[in-house]
Amino acid sequence: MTVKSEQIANALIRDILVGRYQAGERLPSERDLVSRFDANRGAVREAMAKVAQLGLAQVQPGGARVCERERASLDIIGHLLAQSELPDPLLLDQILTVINSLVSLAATQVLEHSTNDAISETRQLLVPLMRLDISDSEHSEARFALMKHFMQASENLPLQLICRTLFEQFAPTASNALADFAAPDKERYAVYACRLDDALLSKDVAALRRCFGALDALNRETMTRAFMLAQHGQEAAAG
Amino acid sequence: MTVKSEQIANALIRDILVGRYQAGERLPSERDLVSRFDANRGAVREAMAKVAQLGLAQVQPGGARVCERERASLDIIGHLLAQSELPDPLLLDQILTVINSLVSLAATQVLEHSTNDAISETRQLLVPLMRLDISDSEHSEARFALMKHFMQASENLPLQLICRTLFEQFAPTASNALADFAAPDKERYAVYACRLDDALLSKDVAALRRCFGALDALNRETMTRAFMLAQHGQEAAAG
DNA sequence: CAGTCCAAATTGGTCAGACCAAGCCGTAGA
DNA sequence: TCTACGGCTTGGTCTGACCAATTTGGACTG
Repeated sequence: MTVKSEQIANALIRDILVGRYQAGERLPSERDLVSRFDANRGAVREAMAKVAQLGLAQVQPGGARVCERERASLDIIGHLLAQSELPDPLLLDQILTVINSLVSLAATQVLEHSTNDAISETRQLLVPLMRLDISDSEHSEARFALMKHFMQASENLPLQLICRTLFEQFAPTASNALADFAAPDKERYAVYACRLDDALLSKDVAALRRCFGALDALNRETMTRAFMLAQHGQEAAAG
Repeated sequence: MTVKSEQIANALIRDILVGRYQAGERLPSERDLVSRFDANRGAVREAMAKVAQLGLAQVQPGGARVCERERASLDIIGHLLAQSELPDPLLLDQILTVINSLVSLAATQVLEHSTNDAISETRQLLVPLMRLDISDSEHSEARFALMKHFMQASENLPLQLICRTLFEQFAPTASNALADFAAPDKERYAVYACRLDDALLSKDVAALRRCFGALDALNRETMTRAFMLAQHGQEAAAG
């Protein structure tokens, strides 16, 4: 079993995110939580500190108050996705959009500042994506490797932090709930990989961005399809 | 005087960010920190928990180890900016780029999904930016209001969280160290505001994105100029 | 001498009970 | 009715202790 203060924190986070405690409402006092969770006040305090640092509550002498979800930290995304067995498809779609936009930004910066050697190194990563005879898992690995490469090469720390944070929260959901149903359309990916290759070769920033726009749509389609399949699977298992 | 656990946390964060503790190194034990900061172990633990949640350290039974900066939370940006009297200009530039890219994404989504009414409401926010006779502070307020509007209208939670987090960490630096030197080129802003207005009116996504690209460059120029002026002022004060 | 294994010391995680100062609330007084 | 006061609750800190996991160093073995 994991750490107790973490259990308490997760329970509180869940309660807040699920709406059991509305924004502006007062959270139970530390001493109340002590009895509810049968824990020591130190553990409860650490849990409260965690909740507070997530931006979900504001703790002051006199009591802790719940904050609006919009004022929270980016780290709540993972908790939101894990709230139910199947993640919120709208949220997934939004995450994909943001990630893609940021990777596109990174790629643009790489294209504008990199040497030819660095660019040809990047193009190497596109090779596996042009093939149609690799497995689904190899395909996603190749996509992730490409993303990671752009992020690192961008040398933009905020960009790296955001993407890694988003991705780390998105990944567990994707691999647990949806991995079995995510079948990438390798042919279309191959087409876009070729276009990306051309854009890199000719240093055409506009083409690069268009390509990422298309990839965004494709990624989201793939995810949507995987979600619907997973949902049907779940309903079949339940019914 | 602020909370003690927070003081300890900030001191530790600063030490890590400044490189006093290298990545992979072991942090002092909680009991050592107790004597160093003349505090209770509970307070030290809360500080360590905060550092750990920032992703700057990984704490396990046996000891806490420092993590690489790239694996940290987005919330370290504020600490990085506040590290010295004048913020790192490269980091500022990167932050501006990311924010602009995200606002551009938000605006794109708004343009694609909004009704005509909502768009004309957006256009109202452009009016003050087309004027040349408003004060610098009113000008920045108008820019921020526009940004905020796009973010809210996008209804994309991750996007909102990222932008708010970035902005809240960027704002104090901007208003403390640079505000006195930030003189926006209102004429150019007015030109871009007009173009943005046209793009919104004609629902031209490509023009919208071009416009945000130009605004990004302008924002960064403004910030760079403010930074150099602030630097000169600081040197003059010192010498 | 090198490698392995075990036990003691160290470290984080938790617990119990206590005190203080700052906010909260109900009541008494104007 | 409104205000001011006092008690109560609440968070922040402290002391001291125990447990379990890890680390570490030395003893033992090849």
